[in-house]
Amino acid sequence: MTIACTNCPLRKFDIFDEMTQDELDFMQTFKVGELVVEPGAPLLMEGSNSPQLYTVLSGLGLRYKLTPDGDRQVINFVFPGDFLGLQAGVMSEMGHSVEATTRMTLCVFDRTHFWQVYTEMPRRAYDLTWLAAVEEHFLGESMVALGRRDATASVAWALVRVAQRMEALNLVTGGAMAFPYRQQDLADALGLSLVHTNKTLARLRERQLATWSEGTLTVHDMIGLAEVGQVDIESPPVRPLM
Amino acid sequence: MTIACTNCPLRKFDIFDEMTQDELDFMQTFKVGELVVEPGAPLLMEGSNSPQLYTVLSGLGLRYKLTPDGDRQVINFVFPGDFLGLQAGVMSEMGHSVEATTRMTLCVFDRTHFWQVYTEMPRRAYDLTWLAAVEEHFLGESMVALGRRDATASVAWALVRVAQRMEALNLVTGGAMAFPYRQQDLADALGLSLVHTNKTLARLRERQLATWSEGTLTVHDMIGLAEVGQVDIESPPVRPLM
DNA sequence: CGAGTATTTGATGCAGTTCAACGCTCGTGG
DNA sequence: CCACGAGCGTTGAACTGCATCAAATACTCG
Repeated sequence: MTIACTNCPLRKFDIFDEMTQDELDFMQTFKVGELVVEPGAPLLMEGSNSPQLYTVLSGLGLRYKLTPDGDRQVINFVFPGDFLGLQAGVMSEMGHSVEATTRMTLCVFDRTHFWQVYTEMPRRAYDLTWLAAVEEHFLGESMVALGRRDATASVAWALVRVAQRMEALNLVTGGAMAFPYRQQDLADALGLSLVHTNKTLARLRERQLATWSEGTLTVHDMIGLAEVGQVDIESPPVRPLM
Repeated sequence: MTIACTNCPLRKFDIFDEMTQDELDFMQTFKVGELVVEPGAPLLMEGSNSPQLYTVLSGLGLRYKLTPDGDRQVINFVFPGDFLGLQAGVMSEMGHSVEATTRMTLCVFDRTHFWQVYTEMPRRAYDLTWLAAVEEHFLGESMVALGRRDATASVAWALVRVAQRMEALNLVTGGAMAFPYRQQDLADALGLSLVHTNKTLARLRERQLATWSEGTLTVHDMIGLAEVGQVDIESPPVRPLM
């Protein structure tokens, strides 16, 4: 027995748009089921044309691209509420791969009905565009981190963004949150080497800004960290939930 | 007197999706007019909420973000056929600024009718999502260039992508095309310093791969250039024209 | 207990930044 | 008509942030 959209555990968070009963019912007709995957499981592959689209109900993942010579660029971290597979839905090819980092629960939609959203529920179609636009917005910010910030600022930026998103999902307790990635993942996200990422994290720790060890990230001084990372302190925008 | 959508000079290029007469008529009802701007003119500002959306009819521009300390990250180059302002249309804030590099002619749409696209012409709404998704796709690729490639590969990648887009617009003659940006623009797009960009371009020139001087880019050896830049040689995907 | 994975730390080298200077072109004003 | 300055491209030299190499520690798990 799967969760009805009406009872979706994510709906209670302020970060997600309200939905009318009509919209909930409509989404329900799309929902094929739920999928639970183990850490490391591939969800979507770059270049593939997945028949399924997902909304993350719980757990964390990674979006990434591999280069011909084996390097990996992490595009971003995947959080609950994220919608996966939009690129495959609209173009018919993913521009990146997605894999689970922790165990994840996913709400599964059938891609063959994708077009119906546009013909039958314009409001939801608008939301899909919105999601793509937010992603574009975020990647623009990431490009600034990669292209124009030094390692310290870059790492600080990433940690702030993560903390903000976690906060919006109520996953932060007294500055601490589960962040079960490897340092290599962060390094690959910021275009840094593992070694330098490690040393940069150590410096942020010494400066009493943030500590990340054993899968737990603790932000000791959000103001200071945001300053180092040149980030505005603001909660993430309210976003649609598919 | 403005150009009717039916006679839009861009439609003849294979890179753009076919449109039905219905769609053309519909777009026509949106079109407010045409705008001609001079080089350097700002078109959209980061953080602003533009009342207008544009399709580029001719000319070239730049999307970019500025950092608090005055650095600039160029997000990408703007070509004819590009749709500007989608982020402002759907969220209500641009994530980056856009300015004209050459004189540009723009087809102007009124943002207040944006929502009508979703209620009245689902096919076009779908195209909007498509545009946002392609942009996301491209930015993912850019992140690989910034994060995981050295300067030589990065520059080669950018030149190949530019050449491919120019080719699709029939703006290439015997490997040569107008490319009226400054080296600083390319440097800001790739997260490199001006000096190093200059030296990297010089090396690509010596290697007989590509020459860019006096506003003209000439690709001497596309195969070789694509190899250095680790790019697949393929024409850009067919895209919707708004 | 040994193999595999992740974090940490030190040492060395280089790709790319920064600084500085020069040449060219073009527009402007005296 | 020439002088001057601004913008852009080019080149050399010195410096440095980060990558790379190497190795030790700590865990987990079969």
